[in-house]
Amino acid sequence: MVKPCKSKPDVILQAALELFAENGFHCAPISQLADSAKVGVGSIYRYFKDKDELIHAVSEKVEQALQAALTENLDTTLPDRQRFIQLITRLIDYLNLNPQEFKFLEQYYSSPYGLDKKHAKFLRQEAIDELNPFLSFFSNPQSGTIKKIPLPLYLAMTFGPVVFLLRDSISGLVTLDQELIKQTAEACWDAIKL
Amino acid sequence: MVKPCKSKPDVILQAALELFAENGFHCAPISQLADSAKVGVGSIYRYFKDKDELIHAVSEKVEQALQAALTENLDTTLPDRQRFIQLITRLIDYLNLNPQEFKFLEQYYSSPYGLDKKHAKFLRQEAIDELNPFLSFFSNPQSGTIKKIPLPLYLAMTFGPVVFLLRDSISGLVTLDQELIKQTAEACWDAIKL
DNA sequence: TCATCCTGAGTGAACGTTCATTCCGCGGAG
DNA sequence: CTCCGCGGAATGAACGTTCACTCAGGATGA
Repeated sequence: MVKPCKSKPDVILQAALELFAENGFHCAPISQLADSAKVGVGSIYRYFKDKDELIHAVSEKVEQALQAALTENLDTTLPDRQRFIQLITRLIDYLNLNPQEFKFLEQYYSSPYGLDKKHAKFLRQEAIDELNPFLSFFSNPQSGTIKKIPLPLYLAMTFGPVVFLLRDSISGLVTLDQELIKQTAEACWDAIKL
Repeated sequence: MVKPCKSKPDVILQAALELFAENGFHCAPISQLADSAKVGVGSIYRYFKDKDELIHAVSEKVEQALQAALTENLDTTLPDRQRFIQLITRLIDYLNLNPQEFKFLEQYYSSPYGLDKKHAKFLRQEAIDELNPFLSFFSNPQSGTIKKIPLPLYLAMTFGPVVFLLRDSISGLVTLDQELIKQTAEACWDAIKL
């Protein structure tokens, strides 16, 4: 092996992310994936049992990267407002700079693949990993700075607008500059602050 | 004809809405659709050129019904806050009571079908019909009641949370009772009010 | 009134295509 | 030579779409 610059499974995962994000799961045939990964069809099945397993593997990788981006070097000493705005800003920045990741995750979570996973985690009372920084924020606010509303509503008021805006940004209907990101983060804060 | 209770195309459209909402476009074969509509496969192709046209036809029908539900008997004399909360509440109520419509629309707008349509309308500077009541609200606020932010951000702060919450409600992760709906509408208002 | 023809809505078996998956043979490393 | 990682033709299932056919019911003519 002369070129272990990237392991074969990683090349496949990367190409899969790109194809799935651009074309959707159903319009990304394995044959085409093999082409763009410069790999034989058979090799894909050497590393992944079937297409479903491949999709789940991509989601693992993407979720890990997102969680890392959200967690790294967080300033946890800030007052609630700044802490929250820091989080939202990071989330938007990361997903806006990595549109493929965003498109993949959106598709994943609105397909049976992701819905099942979400449901399973919910039943086992586990948190969805990449939400962790947000979950710990909502469960440990400084007293008297945010409304008393159910957790799902916190999530809706933060992720909902972000997802909506990112969609428009990615399809070119909006330019998501720093000013707009700031306005968004502040609007989210206004929605949940006391 | 003894039972013109429902015209054939309407029966097909209704069955299509149900199947598409439950299974997704890609897992709703025409053959199964024909079965559940109690109609021969060929008949579907008598009324709709192909599957794509059928999908668009379903969306037309669903969008019309939604717009009607949002527009009927609106009290337009209320002050901004109440007017806005009235709108949001209606939107949530309607979609929560008609989960198939919601699931269909969500899928439609995140598929090439709906994205193309949205893009086309945007380029022609047309409004998306079912948003009309909201658009006219945002463009004619009483002076000094809502923030000066770009239109897409208004939309993100209203539709984003609603969509997010409805998803959770429909998949059974949240119970969307009147109290929660009220909290949501108010949080959305807080996000955009001055 | 009755017999006959005509029309077109309705049907579903058959077709061609696409796709996930399998599997056999190649070729380089040890 | 023997493995083993690899490629890609082969396979069969599933799907959208077509089209030759049926048949109920209206129109026509006697």
